Amino acid sequence: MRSHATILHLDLDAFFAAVEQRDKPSLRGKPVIVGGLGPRGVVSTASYEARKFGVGSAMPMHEARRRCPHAAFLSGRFGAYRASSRVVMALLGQLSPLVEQLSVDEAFVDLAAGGHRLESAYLINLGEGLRSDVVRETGGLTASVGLGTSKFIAKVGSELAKPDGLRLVEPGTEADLIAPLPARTIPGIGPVTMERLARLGVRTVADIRRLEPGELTRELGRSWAESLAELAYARDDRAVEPERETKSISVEDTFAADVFDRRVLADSLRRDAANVAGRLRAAGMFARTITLKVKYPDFSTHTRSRTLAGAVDDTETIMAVALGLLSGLDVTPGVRLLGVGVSGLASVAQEPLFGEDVLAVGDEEVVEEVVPAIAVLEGPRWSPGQDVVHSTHGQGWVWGSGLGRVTVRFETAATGVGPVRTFASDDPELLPLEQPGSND
DNA sequence: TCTGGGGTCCTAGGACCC
DNA sequence: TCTGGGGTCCTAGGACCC
Repeated sequence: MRSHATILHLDLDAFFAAVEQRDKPSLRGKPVIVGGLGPRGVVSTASYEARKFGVGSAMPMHEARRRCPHAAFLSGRFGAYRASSRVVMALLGQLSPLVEQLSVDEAFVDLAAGGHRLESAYLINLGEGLRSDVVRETGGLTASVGLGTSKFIAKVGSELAKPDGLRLVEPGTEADLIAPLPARTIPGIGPVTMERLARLGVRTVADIRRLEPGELTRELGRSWAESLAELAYARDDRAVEPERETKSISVEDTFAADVFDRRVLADSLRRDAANVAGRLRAAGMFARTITLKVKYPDFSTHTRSRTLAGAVDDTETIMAVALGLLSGLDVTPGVRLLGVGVSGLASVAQEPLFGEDVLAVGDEEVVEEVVPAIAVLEGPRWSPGQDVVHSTHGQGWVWGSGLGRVTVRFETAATGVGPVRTFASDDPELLPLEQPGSND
């Protein structure tokens, strides 16, 4: 454990929803829900106004609609989120060379490695400076900041500070601070582990400390039991690790309705394989292992994988292997989700040894039929929240669409609340706007 | 028309090698 | 004439994180 609170954790508040409210003035102060809008979608992010109605991340969208029917439901603009994320990460990079980005909206910074003074008063000042830089540089997004002697405690700090706050956990006070918090606060304790712990009478972090070491080991296995016992006393010396290399690349699709037709599955797989191969090539990487993932209507998930003699990056090989793996799976129960992933990544192609073949016999001869049901899989041309531009009305966003019409509100972050107009959905004057940072 | 998508890490068994 | 021990690779499943 470090002796000063030099680990900083930053978390952007209700990030996706906040970007939408920044760029769509008519939504400021209102409930905004970003997520999958299809019949099987879930919530990615809810604005704080929507959270008051009990809407939260990972909630099924139909449930969110029931709880907060008057919210704005948007499908998300990931290019815009990435652009703001980059601005924030660049600010963190100015504080220290040791920045570990956990996700698009969250990161750790090792301030000791940045050559800063270590007294708490100085660090609080630095954290507040960072928070105001974030607001200014992103055009109004807020971040919560935690400062502590470890990753775990810095993250607890930002959680307690949320939203739009800062919390420094003074060295020496960590164990007392976390004692009364739910055991779920500890990183690595999810729903399943929490259920197991609950059977041992555990609710809070302090309850974990009271368990016999043997009890914990029996329930969770030795290595996890040991690190959990340490974390329960806030002992955590994990380093901030920048630049972790990518280990796998994958795509998956949940179908709007369960699919029984192998031709539809094969068509989806072809698009997925092309997507994965394209991302591999964009990253200059090659992969040896290809994995197919299937989720059945009962939610059971199965994977089938094959490791090739050489590393590849071409669509054809990945597609052929994935189709071959699919042919070995039963689809008569119907398929809810289908996905393809690659792993065993290398930065050079690995030619198979002489006499070896990358593919085994039989892989090439898979279904070759064109798909009739493609229309079912195609999304609407206009998605709620999407940026558009009209040749006479200027820039705006899709408010809703259907029945051959699309409704647009013409406003941007800079305009204030703008007017709403409706067009034919194939109006040639209306075009999707290229999103900043969407093509990386 | 309950329950996403993109990842990471861990475990466990079997094959295979020395 | 009955059976080791370690290490690595591969496959499959599952928990967890945001």
